[in-house]
Amino acid sequence: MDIQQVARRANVSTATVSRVLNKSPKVKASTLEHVKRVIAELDYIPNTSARNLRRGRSRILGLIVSDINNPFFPELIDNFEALARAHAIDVIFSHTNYEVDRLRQCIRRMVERNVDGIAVFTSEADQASFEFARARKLPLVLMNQDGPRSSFHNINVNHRTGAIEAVEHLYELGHRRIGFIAGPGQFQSTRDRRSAFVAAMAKCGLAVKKQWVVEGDLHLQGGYAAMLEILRSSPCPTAILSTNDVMAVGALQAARSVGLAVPGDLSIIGFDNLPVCTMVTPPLTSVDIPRRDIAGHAFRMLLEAFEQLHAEPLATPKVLTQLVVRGSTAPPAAGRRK
Amino acid sequence: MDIQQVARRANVSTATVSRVLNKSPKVKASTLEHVKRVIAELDYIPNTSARNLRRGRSRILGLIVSDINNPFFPELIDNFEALARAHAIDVIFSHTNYEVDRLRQCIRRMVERNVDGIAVFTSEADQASFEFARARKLPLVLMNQDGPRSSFHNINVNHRTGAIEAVEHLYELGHRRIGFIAGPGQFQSTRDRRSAFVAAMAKCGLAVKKQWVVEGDLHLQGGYAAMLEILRSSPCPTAILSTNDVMAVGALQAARSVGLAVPGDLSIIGFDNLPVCTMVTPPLTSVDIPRRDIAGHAFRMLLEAFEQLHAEPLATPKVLTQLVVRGSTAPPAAGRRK
DNA sequence: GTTGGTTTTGGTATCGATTACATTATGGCA
DNA sequence: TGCCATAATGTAATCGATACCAAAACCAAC
Repeated sequence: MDIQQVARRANVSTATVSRVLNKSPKVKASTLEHVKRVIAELDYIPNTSARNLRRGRSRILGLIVSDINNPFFPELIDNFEALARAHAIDVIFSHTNYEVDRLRQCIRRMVERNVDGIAVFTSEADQASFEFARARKLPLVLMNQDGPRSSFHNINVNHRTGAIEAVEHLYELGHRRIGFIAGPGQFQSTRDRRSAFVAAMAKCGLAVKKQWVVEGDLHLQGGYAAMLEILRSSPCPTAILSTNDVMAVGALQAARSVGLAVPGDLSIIGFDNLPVCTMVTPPLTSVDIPRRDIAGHAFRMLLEAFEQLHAEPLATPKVLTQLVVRGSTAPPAAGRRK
Repeated sequence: MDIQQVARRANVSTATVSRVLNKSPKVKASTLEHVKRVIAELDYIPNTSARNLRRGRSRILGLIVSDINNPFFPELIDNFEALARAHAIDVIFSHTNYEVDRLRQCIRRMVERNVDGIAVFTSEADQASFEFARARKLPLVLMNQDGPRSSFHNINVNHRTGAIEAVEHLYELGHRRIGFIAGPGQFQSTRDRRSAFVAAMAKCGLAVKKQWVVEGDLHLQGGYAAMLEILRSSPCPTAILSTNDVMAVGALQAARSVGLAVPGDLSIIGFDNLPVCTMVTPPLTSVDIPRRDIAGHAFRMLLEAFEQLHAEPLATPKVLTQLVVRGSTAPPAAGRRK
């Protein structure tokens, strides 16, 4: 079933059928109708490989994330894909499991597939893989990866605004001793959040104590362990900010395991604002990362890039994070000053 | 950058380069080496559109789920994609948002992309879309969609084994009054779970009371509302089985909101065994659906189908569900008989 | 009934890789 | 050395759709 059969059946040339398929304006209304009917009759679907080969474009975008099991990503993927669908673009999706080698493989495979652009939402980054894409003039959108890679399209997620709101919120509740559960240093995103915390503390005139900043593995266990370690210090912090929600939940469980009430004895704030925030008890106060906006920007940038509306790199969109207050924060036990 | 340039640079014909690319055994070792080096030098990547056009296959599989935001799916997707990667196959991914029309669109788009097969993990199903695929001899794997569609490959997930374990577990703890939070009737999966519950109750010789079976929308709110409604009955059940974990968490919150302790006053069991089970307090006892196995079967079936190892439909694999006991179940308050 | 201009349609080279078939190189042995 | 079988390589048709260019159809005006 190919375009020739349709052409034969409709008594026109393949060129005319092609014009109908591509909604070319210069087809007589009657032929248009007729050809359309034949196409429907035969249930004909054009061969995308042939089309792509000829056109040099694929109408496929690549989407790479670190870890699909991380509940941060589904909403982002969802939104990206919805936009793509609306533009009749397909999405090839892959994840790296936080490994740099896999990122390289992913990009390579997507290049083989002739994708029209790639959005890379990974915490780890690899200059070489990016160069590989650049050499092929393939549009690439990254997240918070400026600096040496600034020639790629970049989406700037400002973790500071949310971190500042979080620390100010705690400060206003009366907290002065605030700890932080950090993430592994090799990830850009966790580094960003750590420095956002430091900046926020500075802004409120609070000191960052080394023994109150402990690294976790981003999973439940890591948060649990980190919390226990922080609680071994003396004096203890009265509030904790966590690099992500999952570890915040771990921290919550750890606090409870040693008999501390949340938020009575300890306030906890997470990062990400995942659905799980409303499922735990107490519901978790968290810094929201606007995933829909991020997906939207990424898609729009790729679309514009490969439609060549802009030869120049687009302006870097800035996305602000924002505190969502729920039940895991309250005045510290000692003095309910506010 | 195409195969001709490589051929020219290596002083061989395109046929030879192609043979090298496809690991054909009849290339002299020295030429093989040489051509490989040139390919590496030029950073040449073959054009997949051309290759697919010629070969008539795409090495792309389609994967359709209802809702990527439903935490049931990520692990399944993850596993499917990992297997695909291992076989150098790409995955185009899409979701239907539970809408039948979108399912049809998804399948159509995937056919246009020349996918070699599609795995459909949706709760809703649409005969017409499936026929569309069948007419093109496109392998399709469905989940629990036998009966009239039995000519497609099907994976049979047995919800009964898990439901029976769940009800028996409650029975042994001493529960006799057991309620059920059902899901919307239009989904195959929720119907399956409901009838599994009924069967399990029968097996234990327990009656299913109408007022203890209430339908929820599969979301947190739905579970919350359904639980409140069930609690309005008198006498109340002492234990609840929920169609999914998310509603079970809603039920947990509802119980707590009216002053009931879980598991002290009310035992709760969910379905799915999502990560969130370990995050809530108390951790949720749940029926595990082996998502890895499902993904594995689906992938294997598609692979075998499109490699034509089997002209005949493959045997329908059966996947058993299993209870995972955690902290949300305990003997009923009245009599701790066990 | 021409002519000239505008629509509409058709013929065909082309995209880049694969592969059947043709051709040339290689090596073993008399 | 010469011949033949076999291994290695090359030539060119092919996959299905697109788009350039040319041809044909159409129409209006003289």
